[in-house]
Amino acid sequence: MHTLSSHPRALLSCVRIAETALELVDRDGLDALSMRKLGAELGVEGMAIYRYFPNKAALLAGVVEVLLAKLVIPPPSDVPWQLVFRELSRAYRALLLRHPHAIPLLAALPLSDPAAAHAAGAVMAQLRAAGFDAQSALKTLATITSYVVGVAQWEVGTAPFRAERNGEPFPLPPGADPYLVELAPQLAEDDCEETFEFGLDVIVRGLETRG
Amino acid sequence: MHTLSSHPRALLSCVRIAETALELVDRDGLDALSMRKLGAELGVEGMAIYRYFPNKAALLAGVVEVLLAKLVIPPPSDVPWQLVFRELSRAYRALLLRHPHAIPLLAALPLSDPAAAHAAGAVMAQLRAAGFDAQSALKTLATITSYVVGVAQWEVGTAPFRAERNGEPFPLPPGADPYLVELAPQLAEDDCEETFEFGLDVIVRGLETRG
DNA sequence: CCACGGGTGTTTACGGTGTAAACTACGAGC
DNA sequence: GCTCGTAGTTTACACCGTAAACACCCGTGG
Repeated sequence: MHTLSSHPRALLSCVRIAETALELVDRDGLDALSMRKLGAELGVEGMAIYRYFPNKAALLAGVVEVLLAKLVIPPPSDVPWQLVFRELSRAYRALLLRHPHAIPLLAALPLSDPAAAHAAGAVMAQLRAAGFDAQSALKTLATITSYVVGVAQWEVGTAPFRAERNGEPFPLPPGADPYLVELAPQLAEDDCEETFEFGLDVIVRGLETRG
Repeated sequence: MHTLSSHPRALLSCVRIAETALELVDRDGLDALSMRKLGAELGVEGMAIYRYFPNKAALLAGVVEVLLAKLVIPPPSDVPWQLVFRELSRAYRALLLRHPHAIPLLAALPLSDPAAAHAAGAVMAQLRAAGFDAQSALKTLATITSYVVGVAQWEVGTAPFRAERNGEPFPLPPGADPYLVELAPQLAEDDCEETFEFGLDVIVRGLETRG
């Protein structure tokens, strides 16, 4: 995200650019985000953005920062950790589903990204306070983020395949695999929320029986 | 993947193109794959590829097909399902780690992709044979693929952050978050294989206590 | 044997991309 | 009022995906 311009006459700012970029991604998809289109959306020439971000990767990192800022991670408390854990997982999932086109940005998130590192640190602080040692806390964090992001990707990826209104027979490609036709009705009926909670239960129970 | 050319004089073929594309992705990364470079690698002009794939998306689907073909999913047997489940998970993980740059291709995989649908069907057949009803089999499949893909992405994404040789203090960016410095030594020590097996155990135990 | 037709790879071209470099315009400080 | 730093513009370049027209070459039918 870099630095904020302290000059009041500036039309642009890192946050405004990144937020508009996110809007554009949400509206038209990740591939549709280009410097020129973003510039146009901001009422400015595309090149102007380079005064605020050195390149597109930095811009995308800025978008990630905007996204992760929407995740409020409470400080450690004496609420049972299972509850906090479930709520954090659901909050992250909700964030991803609110920005489905941005999921790939958050999926490959390296910890060299400061926003990611900060969020990771905050969650680990929660877990450490609940009695997890540092090693387990990290493993647990890796497990749950992997699961949440993975499910969101699956959900979004299979969404066009799911019926618009639940429970329709939905169209199969003509040369469909026999395996697939057997699988098809389940896909139409499948409730993603329920699937997510299923896996979340599994993980929480697994963690409980560990330590 | 489309159709195979039956013409013997053809230099190109769908499989050869897709396999070379995968090599290129493995070597130089996903973004470095362009039609022209791929053509050059094949000793041919880039446009020639369009005789075999209608567009780049189809080419990438071909790469996915090549990748998934490496996954042999055995037919149902009377081996305990937990064992099969673990081995399938490990095999998928191994495939992903062997082609880290291709992970995004497999992460967003919609089931409209025939290769994905076929693999999904084969795994579900395994689970169904082990006594899972169709609905649970699908949920279980979603859970485990989400987890495996997510962990692989985490691992690859944090890899540049991990020390080359295990257990070094490794470089932190100068303005590092206080949360992060606390987290840093764990990151250096973390064993991904162990983390993966940890989550896999959790999931298997969770599934056992369910059904 | 020869002409043909179709499949294979090439050439050219177009609009879009990220971004480097030079440029213009304006607002604040001496 | 001159200067200087900054915001935004303009121009330019290499590269991208891909549409269209083209050249070639081989198996086949006459």
